[in-house]
Amino acid sequence: MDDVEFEHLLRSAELRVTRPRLAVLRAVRRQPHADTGSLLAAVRTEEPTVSHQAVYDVLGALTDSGLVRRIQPAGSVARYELRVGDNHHHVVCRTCGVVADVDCAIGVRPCLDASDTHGFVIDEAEVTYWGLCPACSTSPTGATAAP
Amino acid sequence: MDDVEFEHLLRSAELRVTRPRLAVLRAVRRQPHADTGSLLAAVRTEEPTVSHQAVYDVLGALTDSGLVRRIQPAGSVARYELRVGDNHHHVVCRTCGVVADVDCAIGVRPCLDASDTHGFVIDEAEVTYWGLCPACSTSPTGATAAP
DNA sequence: GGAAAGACTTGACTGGTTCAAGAAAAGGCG
DNA sequence: CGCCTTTTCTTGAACCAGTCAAGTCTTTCC
Repeated sequence: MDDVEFEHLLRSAELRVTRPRLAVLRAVRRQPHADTGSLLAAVRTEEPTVSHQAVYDVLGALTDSGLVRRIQPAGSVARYELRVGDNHHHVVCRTCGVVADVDCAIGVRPCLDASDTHGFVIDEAEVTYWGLCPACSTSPTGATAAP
Repeated sequence: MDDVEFEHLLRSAELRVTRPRLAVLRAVRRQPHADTGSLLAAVRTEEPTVSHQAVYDVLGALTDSGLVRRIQPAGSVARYELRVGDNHHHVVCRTCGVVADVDCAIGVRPCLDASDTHGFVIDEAEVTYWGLCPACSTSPTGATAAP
């Protein structure tokens, strides 16, 4: 997925094509599951003048239009990934907080059929797996500090 | 579940029995899925001198020892419920943020078998359903403001 | 090329949560 | 029962991701 494709993505979402937006998209592609701070740093390596606020605005706009997906495991700040349209979920390491993608074994829309929804109209079932990443499960103290 | 039972719970977790802790447990029982601010207010109706920090400390201690469960849907502050030991999940209203309990139809530990866990050692699968609560799905503007 | 709508910069601010130091009280023991 | 140790609570300040607001710049359309 190159810049031309990102341009098409933005236009198809009726969003203007700007340098900050392209830089954010490249950053999210380069660093899946990164938080806003990391993405800001990544963006500034190519566009040093982009502001803090711009990255928040861009990520908000991209999330609202479905080009990017925001995930936010309990105890973590917001993280972002390029939306690929599939139905995947996430594993989160309890020690270092690292996130990885997981396809659910049960089906395309796992667990969407809750037994009693109390009258709620449900449109999504989000699954988060919790555990230890390979590094933290072998090292007794954990591999790295939580982010 | 009365105060005597709460006392036993605390002692079995090797926690000292204090007025603030009993008040927090009563507040969580009275208001399931309440956030820390609401619980602080609820606690102060019976124990007006309990500090802000004490409620955070108590909720942390109760969560660490498994007497209380902390949930934190994306975009929400931390919420708490009395742990009942079962395997239940939550529906969250996208408009007003209200939370309700849901039993998963698929089984006791739904979706725990992910297809490829990337070497993670998984100990929990958390399911969050997203949608609209009965009030917000009928009212076009939503029933109440998000908390 | 010019106008209008949208996007970005700057700078201040909010609010949930945490940190730190000292005072208070719970529980064990003689 | 009353002392001692440990845990817990109070007080007060600080932190930081995220948001708000006002003004400037840029993209896009004509």
